[in-house]
Amino acid sequence: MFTPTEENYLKAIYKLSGNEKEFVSTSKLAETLDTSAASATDMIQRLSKKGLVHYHKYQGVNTSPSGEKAALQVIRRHRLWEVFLVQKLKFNWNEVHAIAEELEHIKSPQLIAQLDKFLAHPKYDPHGDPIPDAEGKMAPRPTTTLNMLATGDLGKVISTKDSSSDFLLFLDKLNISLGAEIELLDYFAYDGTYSVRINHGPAITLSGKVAGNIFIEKL
Amino acid sequence: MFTPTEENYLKAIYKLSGNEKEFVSTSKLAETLDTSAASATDMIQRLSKKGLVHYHKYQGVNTSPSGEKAALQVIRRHRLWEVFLVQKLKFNWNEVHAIAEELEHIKSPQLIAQLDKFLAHPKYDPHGDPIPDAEGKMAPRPTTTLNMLATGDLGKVISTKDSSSDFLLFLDKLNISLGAEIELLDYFAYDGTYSVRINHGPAITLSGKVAGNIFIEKL
DNA sequence: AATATTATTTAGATTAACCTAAAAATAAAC
DNA sequence: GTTTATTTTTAGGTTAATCTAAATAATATT
Ligand SMILES: [Mn+2]
Ligand SMILES: [Mn+2]
Ligand SMILES: [Mn+2]
Ligand SMILES: [Mn+2]
Repeated sequence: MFTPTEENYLKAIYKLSGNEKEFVSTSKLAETLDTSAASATDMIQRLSKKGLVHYHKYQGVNTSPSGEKAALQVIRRHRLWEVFLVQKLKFNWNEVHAIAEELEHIKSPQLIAQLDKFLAHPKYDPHGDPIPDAEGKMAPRPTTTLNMLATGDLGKVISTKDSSSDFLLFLDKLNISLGAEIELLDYFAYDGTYSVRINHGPAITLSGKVAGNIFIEKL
Repeated sequence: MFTPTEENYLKAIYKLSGNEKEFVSTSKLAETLDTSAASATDMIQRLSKKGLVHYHKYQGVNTSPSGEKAALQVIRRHRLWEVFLVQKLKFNWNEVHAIAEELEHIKSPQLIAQLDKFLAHPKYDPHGDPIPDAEGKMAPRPTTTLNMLATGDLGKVISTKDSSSDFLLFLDKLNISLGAEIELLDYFAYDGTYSVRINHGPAITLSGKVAGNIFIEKL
């Protein structure tokens, strides 16, 4: 149906477009996919001709219904493989993205159906991101990040906004994993840092950048 | 390192070349890979320039040491994935080849190392073919097929020579799986058929073609 | 409002992987 | 040992995906 490159573009456009289905700029897309703006324009026009995206010259792109459907299938495959890699092959959560980036392009529907069954129909991937079902439906992504809590609030880590290897390794060092409870003790407006306690441990300091990349469910 | 297409060619050349490292003709290779002779020539010349094959114009190709090494890695990945698909995802042995044909091109060494561990370091794939180890060493392929037995001999099925989906499904119908014991009762020179008993069941008739595609260990 | 800067698109080229049709080499038949 | 048939290679072309450099449109600055 689609080439791996087309799938990567559709997925990137879908993700960058967000819940509001905003138009995505060529440069943002090119940067995300680590390619030139000229290449991005080229592929956007190709996808547009196939009816997979809405494109307005110089304005941006977003996915059409058929493009969104395709993107969700790729995301489903990607996240199922991530679960497999972590739960079955014992990879750390920071190691799985690059491998899943390749596995996601194997399109056998039976393969994905059997994998889903083998993994007992997981609803979330190792980074807390929801896994679309076979029809493309999935739980909504959370909206509250740690830095949005008020002083004294207690929250539970439910997913990571940034899922770069570096950030995940850093979270490992801080002993922050999915399900960890974090209590926001204090906020220092001076440098934008937060004082928190992780799993009721001692008080530590987190930067605003880190706090903004941890999705929290308020308890 | 290599593109999926290069890997497919190297694997096909290696396999067609056999134990005797015979030279493989362009037409045989093209037929195996379901492509045109012109395309095969094109790729052969490309692989030759990279030192992966020995090529003599109009005579044929076989793998060089570096090409053989690469081919064995692809075969290792292919067969490990086949084991995964059958043992873990519960595919039938006739369904796994096409999927493994894609999975084999994912080159993460850690992925294969972890998969191998997860599968408890299997030595044979679901068709009885030996799995090369990380260094490329593997058990020799068997040489005795069912039609080579003498009347009255008892043998055990250890692998299939043909691993096409059709043939494997046919074996399922006959209740012939790896490990099955087959007793050769009689041979009819008139039409080249064999009378056999499978797992000490009733006498049935097999064609010479079928008998020639079942590798046997004489008991 | 005119100018400068930045973003985006187009133009033109390259590479891998394919194809068909024609040419050349090898093998088979007479 | 010619002639014929088959196999293989070459020639020339296509498509997907990329690039750099140039042109154009949109945005920002004075
Ligand atoms: Mn990908
Ligand atoms: Mn993920
Ligand atoms: Mn393959
Ligand atoms: Mn096999």
